[in-house]
Amino acid sequence: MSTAQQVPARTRLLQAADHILFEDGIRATPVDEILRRARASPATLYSHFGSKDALTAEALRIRFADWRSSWDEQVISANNDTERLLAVFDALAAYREDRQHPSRWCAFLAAATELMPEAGEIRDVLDADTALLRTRLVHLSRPLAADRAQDLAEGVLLAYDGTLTAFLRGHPRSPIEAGRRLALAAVQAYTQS
Amino acid sequence: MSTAQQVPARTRLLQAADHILFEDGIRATPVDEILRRARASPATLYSHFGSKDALTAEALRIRFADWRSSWDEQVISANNDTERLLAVFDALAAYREDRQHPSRWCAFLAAATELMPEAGEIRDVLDADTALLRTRLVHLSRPLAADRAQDLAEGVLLAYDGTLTAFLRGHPRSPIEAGRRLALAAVQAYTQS
DNA sequence: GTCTATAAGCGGATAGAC
DNA sequence: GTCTATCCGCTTATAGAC
Repeated sequence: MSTAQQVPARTRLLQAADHILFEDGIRATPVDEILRRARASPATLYSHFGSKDALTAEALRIRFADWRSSWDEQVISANNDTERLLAVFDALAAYREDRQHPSRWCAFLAAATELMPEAGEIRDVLDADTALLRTRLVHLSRPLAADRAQDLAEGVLLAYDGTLTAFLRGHPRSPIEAGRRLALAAVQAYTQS
Repeated sequence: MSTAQQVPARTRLLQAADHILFEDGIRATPVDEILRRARASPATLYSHFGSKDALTAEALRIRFADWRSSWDEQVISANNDTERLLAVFDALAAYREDRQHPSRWCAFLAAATELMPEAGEIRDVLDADTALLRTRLVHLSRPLAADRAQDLAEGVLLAYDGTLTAFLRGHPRSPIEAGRRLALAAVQAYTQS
């Protein structure tokens, strides 16, 4: 059937971790479950990564890169300033459609609340995510609300975070659409008059 | 100095649990830390509550009742329809000022993501919180946007959840003010025109 | 009788040895 | 890859203080 390693163990571990940790809970998921899914042994995991935390951090870094690309694409294919700003919601929809990265709500925020890292590589990914959102939303807000771009960006970020949290809460039923509508209201408030 | 129990052990345990669990993390906090802070013994905790989960659930129920009262007060003291709808943000500010219930972001949402309860008394508190928010926001939206009250309420809920999540993310700096502004934008979008 | 202090059982999870 | 050591967290048991 398959020789030694069609897919290297390191990759299998990362995929398994990504799949389980952010869907079932980081602390709730024992290493054994990741090992079983990856069909790998503890030795392999610990020689490649050193710890469950380090594996988690690497999985988060991959997510971050993929999420950024997904957002890139949606911004590029948007065709006016408002759509470019709201593209973050389309990116979220596309990212969640993609069954490669399932998650209950948001891997980065889940790591923040479950692990509460004050420093270290996990904290770094969270900060990178926040920094990306902040700078990019401000940048995309500028054409719409020059001097109030900061405020508009903050509004869109809150709408985005509210959308993610809605998945956790289970309400409203269509979080992304609701979030997009809310962000659009912010655009209107900061552009007209 | 102090006789037997100035404050009963059961109360001390609940206060300690409330103080630590939602500030430092539910799963991250060992029972021993609650016991130390409450200056209680394991036997006392387990005779009163039966488990860490049951203690957590009771602490959440108390939070829920206090949060609801806080919101009640702010709605009552508001003096027009818009202020009544946005009172949820004033309630949040007041609740967080009150040092009695410290929390990193939101006790209910933290329980949701850390414990992922599919059923049971913890799930019930989370659902009660969501139901309270949903029904009350719809009710308060009706005077402002009769037929679109549902949509407006959804927007305010997302702004509220975004505000809570902003505490977790550490951005923006003043989440409550930003959330209030965003909710106001939703009000404007659903009332004018 | 209620509570505290101490300690031990027990399962589970991480980590490392072979 | 199997197996094992170690640790940690929840829970229960014991003994004693007020």
